[in-house]
Amino acid sequence: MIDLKFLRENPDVVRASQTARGDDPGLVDAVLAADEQRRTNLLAFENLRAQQKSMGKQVAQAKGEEKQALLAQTKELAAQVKAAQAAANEAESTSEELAYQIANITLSAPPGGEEDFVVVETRGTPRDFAAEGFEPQDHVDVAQGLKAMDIERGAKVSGARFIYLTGVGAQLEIGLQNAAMDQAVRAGFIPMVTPTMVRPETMRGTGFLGAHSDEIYRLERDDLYLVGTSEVALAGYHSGEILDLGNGPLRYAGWSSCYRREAGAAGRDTRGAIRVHQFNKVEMFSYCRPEDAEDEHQRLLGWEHQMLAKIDVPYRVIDTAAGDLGTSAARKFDCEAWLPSQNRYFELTSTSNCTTFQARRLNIRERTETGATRYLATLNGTLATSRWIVAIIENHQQKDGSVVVPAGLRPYMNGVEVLEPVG
RNA sequence: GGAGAUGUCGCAUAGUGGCCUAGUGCGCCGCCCUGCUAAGGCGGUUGGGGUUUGCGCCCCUCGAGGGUUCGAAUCCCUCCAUCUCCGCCA
Repeated sequence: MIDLKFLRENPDVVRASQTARGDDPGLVDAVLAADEQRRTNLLAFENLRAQQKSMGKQVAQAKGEEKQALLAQTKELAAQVKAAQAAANEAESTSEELAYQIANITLSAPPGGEEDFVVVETRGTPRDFAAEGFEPQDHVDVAQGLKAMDIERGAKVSGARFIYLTGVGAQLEIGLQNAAMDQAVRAGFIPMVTPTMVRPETMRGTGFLGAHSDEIYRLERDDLYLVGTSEVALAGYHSGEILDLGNGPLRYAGWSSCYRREAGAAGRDTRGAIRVHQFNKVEMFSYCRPEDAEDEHQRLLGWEHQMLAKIDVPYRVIDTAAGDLGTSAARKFDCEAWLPSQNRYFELTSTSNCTTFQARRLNIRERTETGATRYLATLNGTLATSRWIVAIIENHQQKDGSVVVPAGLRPYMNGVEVLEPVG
């Protein structure tokens, strides 16, 4: 939810943000007009209501004929109050509906769309497979040799884009997620296993029911949504609450399965485990003071670096362009790993600074020193997902079809150093 | 899934149609009293919106949303949550 007061005072800033995102800047004026109408209607209602209250007192004290006369008058007033209230309610929901369509104001994100990201840094260099004397296989072929994934049976049981992780694949998955959880706990995060189905208001509050709502599974019969990330459950966790951030940011590490319809991804990453409907993820989530949000964003990115170091793959960090930001994000950094079989980078982590946008929608505040309340900032960042296995397998594959387990993961793989092909 | 009970301003409670502008106790904050401490006294203490230079004033908020009524914490409906019992079941 956009800050309406900010919008009234700085409409140009919001228009510029809308334009940068490729959204309609005219929406700003529609919201302003609707808000003005809302205020007018509310004032009218409040005045009538005050009259009604004072007349009510007279009625209560009056007797006999005098009371009958007052009753007649006040009946008429009651009808007006009712009409005014209906008008006020309608204006409120209209203005809210419009205001909900405005995405968060971008925060020094690069201009442009999906292709206009800025590379912040690159870590590690892709292996020279030619020098090693072999062509890298893609992760599906390597995984099949290891019997680490069963893609055909995934499709048989659940359909396209569902896979089984089997044997060492399953172990790698659990080990990776454990490594991420361990790191998070050691960094002071509160570990959480969160619900994966949430109510509409929670899904709406986190900003996922906007433009990209067709990415989300909905259980119509129960009016619940399947989450695409535990961010949803972690943001909703403190909805409607006033938090104490006196001891610094409140940080949670959520582990959950995540579900995505991949509706807009027809034909993209159809092979293997890169883009599937269901995966697991450890997600960092932070509630912090607005003035601390940009620093916190860098800290989250730092923890992602720390975790990525454990799997020892080449990757780069990109600063996502405004047009490619999610509704709630003011700025987003993705870490993308090198994918040898396709000679490209693909996303492993994503950290977003949502400033006070989610907190407004979910009504999450903190108390200031003066005793007043104010909205706080929320941020999130990936610590590990099932997709990382693709990067591990492809980057650490050997000529003989085995895969070297990166040193950082061995403690979570019973010390195993190499995954050998299974005959 | 069935039956019943409950939901009040941090906590506990009072409140069955108008004097509720939601009382009281605890906790908390300020002040007073006081060698010190305890006890005591006075005032304040849900949150949001509007208005005013300011003091203040107005509206909304009794789990949420509707309805009845001139008037709702109170009556009715729907939803949500909690508890008890029954049924079913990893």
